Amino acid sequence: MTEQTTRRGRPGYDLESLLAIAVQLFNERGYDGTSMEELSRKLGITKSAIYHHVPSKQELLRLAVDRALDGLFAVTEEPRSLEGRAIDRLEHVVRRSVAVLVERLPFVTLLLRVRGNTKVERAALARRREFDQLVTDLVKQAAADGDLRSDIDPAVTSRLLFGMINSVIEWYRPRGGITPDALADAVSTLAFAGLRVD
Amino acid sequence: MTEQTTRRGRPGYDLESLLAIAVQLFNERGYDGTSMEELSRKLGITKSAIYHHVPSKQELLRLAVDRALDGLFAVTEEPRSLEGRAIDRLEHVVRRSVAVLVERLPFVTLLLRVRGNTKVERAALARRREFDQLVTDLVKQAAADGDLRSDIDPAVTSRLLFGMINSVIEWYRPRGGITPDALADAVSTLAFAGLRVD
DNA sequence: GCTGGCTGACCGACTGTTCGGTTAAGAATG
DNA sequence: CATTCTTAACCGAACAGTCGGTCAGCCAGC
Repeated sequence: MTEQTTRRGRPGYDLESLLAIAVQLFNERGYDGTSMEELSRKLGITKSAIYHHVPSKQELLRLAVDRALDGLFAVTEEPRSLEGRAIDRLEHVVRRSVAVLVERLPFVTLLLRVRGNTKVERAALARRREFDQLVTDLVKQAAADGDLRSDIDPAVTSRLLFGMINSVIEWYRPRGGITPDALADAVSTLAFAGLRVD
Repeated sequence: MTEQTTRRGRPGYDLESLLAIAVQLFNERGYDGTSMEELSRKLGITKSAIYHHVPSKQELLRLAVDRALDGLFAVTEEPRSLEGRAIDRLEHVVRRSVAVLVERLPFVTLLLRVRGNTKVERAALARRREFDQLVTDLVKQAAADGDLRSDIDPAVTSRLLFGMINSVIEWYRPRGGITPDALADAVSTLAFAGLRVD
């Protein structure tokens, strides 16, 4: 897909392919730091042609963050997230969240960088807070069961734990030398067993 | 400090007080999502008055991120970061990084959200990579000493560990119920000893 | 021929910054 | 204490460029 000027012809974008490139650019330059002109250059079509596919820049953002959030919420609805001892459910949610993060990397990346300047962004943040709450509840339950150390507040635990998971967006690359499974293992091991050997 | 319109009189900003408010707003709305007009309204002075204090919007950013980076690099130069067994040095760097993060929260927050669109941003990212490299080297040394578990790649360890530390910017609040020391404890404990009780 | 994907010209609003001018506030003076 | 001076902090107007978006028309591809 070469960037060209003053061209005629149809690259043949659909919403999906256009969205993918938009999200990539939003992640590179920031949503607010990316103009539609810039996106059009990347796409090799004019700015106005973008509006054939989507009604607004915000709609691109909304589509992307919803995709990320849908993936994360789906994790919390899996049977192994719902049944069994809380610590096991928590481990499952951790592993599966890493998997979703990896699988929907561009979308989750964009989601995690949302600020809250517009309605779309604030809606995404609200939905994110819901997810965070589900996870925190699970951590609290595992702590109440006596399966998590009690010297760290469960709310802090939850935040640090998911902070670590979310930080993966900053460096994980699909061909970067670690498989999604190995990554999920590393996260889970670090979190539950710690780094030190005694 | 009230936002007002069409006012005369001198709120009496200096660079420091102006920078503090700018950084706060940059963190709320994103650097690119914050206009100088908006900043001027928050300050209660005109947009052009800002330029008495700083030559450009980018300079505000540069001042802020340098402050964050200076703090972090200072940690790596402390005696306890330089002398002794690698695992102990690592723990010290971890605890002190948390402390710097908390102490310089607005500046570090802004730093961690830099994208790379401008020279200032790219310089900050380059410096950040230097810091990351120092930390990764330390992790590798501790692993080579046999003090860190060997089933997680040291580079991955380093990233997850500092990913977790850096995630604190997203939720830590100075009056939020956890002291900097308790936070450093929590991070260190989670990282080195893990969450599970056996 | 038809449809929908695209273009170029355009819009109003906003962006970061400049520049000549004003003035608030503090210091100095009698 | 009142007045004058000084200067840094501020103002308003303006600038060139950019922003997201609109719309009538063209045309690629089936």
